[in-house]
Amino acid sequence: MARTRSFDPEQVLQQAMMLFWQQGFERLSMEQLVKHLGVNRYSLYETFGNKQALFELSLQRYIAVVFEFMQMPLKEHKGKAALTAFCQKFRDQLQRTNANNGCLMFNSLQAKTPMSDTARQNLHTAIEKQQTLLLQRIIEAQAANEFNRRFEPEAAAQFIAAQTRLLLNTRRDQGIEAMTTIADFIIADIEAW
Amino acid sequence: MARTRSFDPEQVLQQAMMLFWQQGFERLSMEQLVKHLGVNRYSLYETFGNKQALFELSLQRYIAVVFEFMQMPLKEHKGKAALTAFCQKFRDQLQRTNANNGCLMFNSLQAKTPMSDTARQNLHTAIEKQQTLLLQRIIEAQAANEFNRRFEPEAAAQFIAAQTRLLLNTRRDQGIEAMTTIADFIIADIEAW
DNA sequence: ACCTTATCAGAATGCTCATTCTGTATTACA
DNA sequence: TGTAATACAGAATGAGCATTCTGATAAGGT
Repeated sequence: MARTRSFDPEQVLQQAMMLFWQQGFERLSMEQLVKHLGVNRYSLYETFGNKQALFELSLQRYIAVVFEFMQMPLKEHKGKAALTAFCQKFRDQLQRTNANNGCLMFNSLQAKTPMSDTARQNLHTAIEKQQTLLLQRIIEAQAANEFNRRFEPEAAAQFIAAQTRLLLNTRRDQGIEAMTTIADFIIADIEAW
Repeated sequence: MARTRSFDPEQVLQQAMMLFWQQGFERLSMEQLVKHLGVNRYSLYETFGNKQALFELSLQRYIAVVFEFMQMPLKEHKGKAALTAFCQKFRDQLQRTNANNGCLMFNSLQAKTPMSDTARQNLHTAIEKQQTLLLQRIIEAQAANEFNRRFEPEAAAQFIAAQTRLLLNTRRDQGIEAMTTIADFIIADIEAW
């Protein structure tokens, strides 16, 4: 019947996500999106709605792909092994080239990016799910006497989550060595308990 | 000869700093500045240059007033006492009402706010000065056997500086209790050594 | 080959913003 | 008291942005 789309929406969304990750919602203009995605301006609006909708889809994809990937260790292991593997993964990711953008999720919260209520809800439930996972692993580790029992599990979970946020949000120009050192501190702390 | 200024540039600058601190460079418009400062638009340009110049002056004032104030403990004490007093001060500041804006300096770096080379230079020297102070106090504390000697002083200084940044940059809506708990973790860590 | 429908390129719209301009009001000093 | 210089209020300018429109182009299905 009609002309077929010359681009794959999934691929375009992936690239849009990377651009939003690198530049943030405000800094990234539709001009740049059109230019870098290689897709016609009007086609973008037809396919995704508008800039905010495209951002929210990117955020959703980030949560499903990047954020979930980062906490696989918490699902694959139990107790202290899960915690150290989790921190180790953050430490390793810092060495990668595209890891100097911080976290799209926390960056967007900090920048107060405009978001629909449902998008904001998804964001917070994802964060809470991570917190719950951490909590479970800490409780396991304490039960196995692999983790200092004097700390409240909730506080310790918040502490570790905050540390990972710190690692992600610290820019490379502040010294990548510093960041891996911090990761080592945390790992050493967990190991020491 | 001529009409006198009806406002005090110092007071206006102080208020501008607070506004930039609350909202950031991009979000804060000249419209808002004119409205909240109660000063004529053209008078602002006459007195301070333009928006970026006004921001840089605000940043300079922040460094001189707020940032310096926060590290007084590092200058007034020595060794471990300085470190715990420093962390304690951050912990106390978190309880205050206006402490939920993060740090103007690190927020601006993160948001990639446009800045002249000299402004950026001032920012970095201020940060380095803090780092140096921390380093000196850690070296003293290690010499007095008040601080775990197995840690490299530079790494430990970077660690503590990163923690304070984390405390300041974590928004109140993520739970103030969580943040004070984290501060307590750090203090307990230093105390334990 | 033809028609339907989608894509495309670029111009047009309307908004917000920083900055500048214009004319008026005000005040210190001679 | 008059005058020169400055503050002031509000309009005007021009750039950048998201979004929409227009007319042309392209490709499937019949």
